[in-house]
Amino acid sequence: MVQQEIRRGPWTEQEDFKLVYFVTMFGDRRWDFIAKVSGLNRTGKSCRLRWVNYLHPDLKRGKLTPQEEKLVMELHSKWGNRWSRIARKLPGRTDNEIKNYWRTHMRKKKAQEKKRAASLASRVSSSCQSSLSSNNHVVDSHASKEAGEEIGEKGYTMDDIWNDIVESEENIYNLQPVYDGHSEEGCNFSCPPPMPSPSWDEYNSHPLWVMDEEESNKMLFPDQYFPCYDQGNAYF
DNA sequence: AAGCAATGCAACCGCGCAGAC
DNA sequence: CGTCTGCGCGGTTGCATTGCT
Repeated sequence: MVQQEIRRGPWTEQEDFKLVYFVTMFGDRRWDFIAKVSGLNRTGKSCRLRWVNYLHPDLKRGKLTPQEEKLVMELHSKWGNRWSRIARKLPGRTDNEIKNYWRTHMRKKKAQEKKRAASLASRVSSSCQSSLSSNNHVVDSHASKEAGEEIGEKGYTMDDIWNDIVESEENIYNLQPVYDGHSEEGCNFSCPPPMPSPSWDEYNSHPLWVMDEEESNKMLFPDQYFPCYDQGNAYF
């Protein structure tokens, strides 16, 4: 078989949808396996990252609250750049998010210090100038864009995707995921409760969920395609 | 209105660790 | 005990968006 080229770069809604589906089916552990069977042509690493940092249902969206910011400060002073460790103390926040926040924070701080130093120097050099400049004001209030609330131009949010899945509960297709919600120590959120796999018809009609016949057969009859999949139960 | 700089954030990379064999 | 494989972590990059001149 010809090895398909590994996809990189931004994820599409369809890829997200697929990933959510397969993680719901197999759990958020075997990333290489999920990467393979989902036909995403992504690495397991990439799948994991996308799930952990963006698709996980327990993730909070938007800016850190002042309380969270304070906690990050405290924990960072205690632990340094142990982002994952810090993230565990902030439910719904990821290490990546906190890391990005910290970088931004440090950048602002540095800019602030630079300004301060510059204004100090100018005051020293021109002692006659007594005007106390208000340069110290930090430009830190950004008209906050709704961080990550919307995916793509159509504004199809992850919540929408999850709603789609949850709504399809009525059409329970009798696959029981073996995965029962791992929540390892060291993960700041737990895996969502096993969701009933939606019927294929449900997805077939969904514009995001279009794939070729073989792929759809794989999903409907996984035991025929994946030796590790036995009567609706995956074993590894 | 246009161009440029700053900012925010998703995604990738490389390394190290742990478990399986 | 050494090797291999998969995963997690921290650092970094690149791009899109926003703000400023």
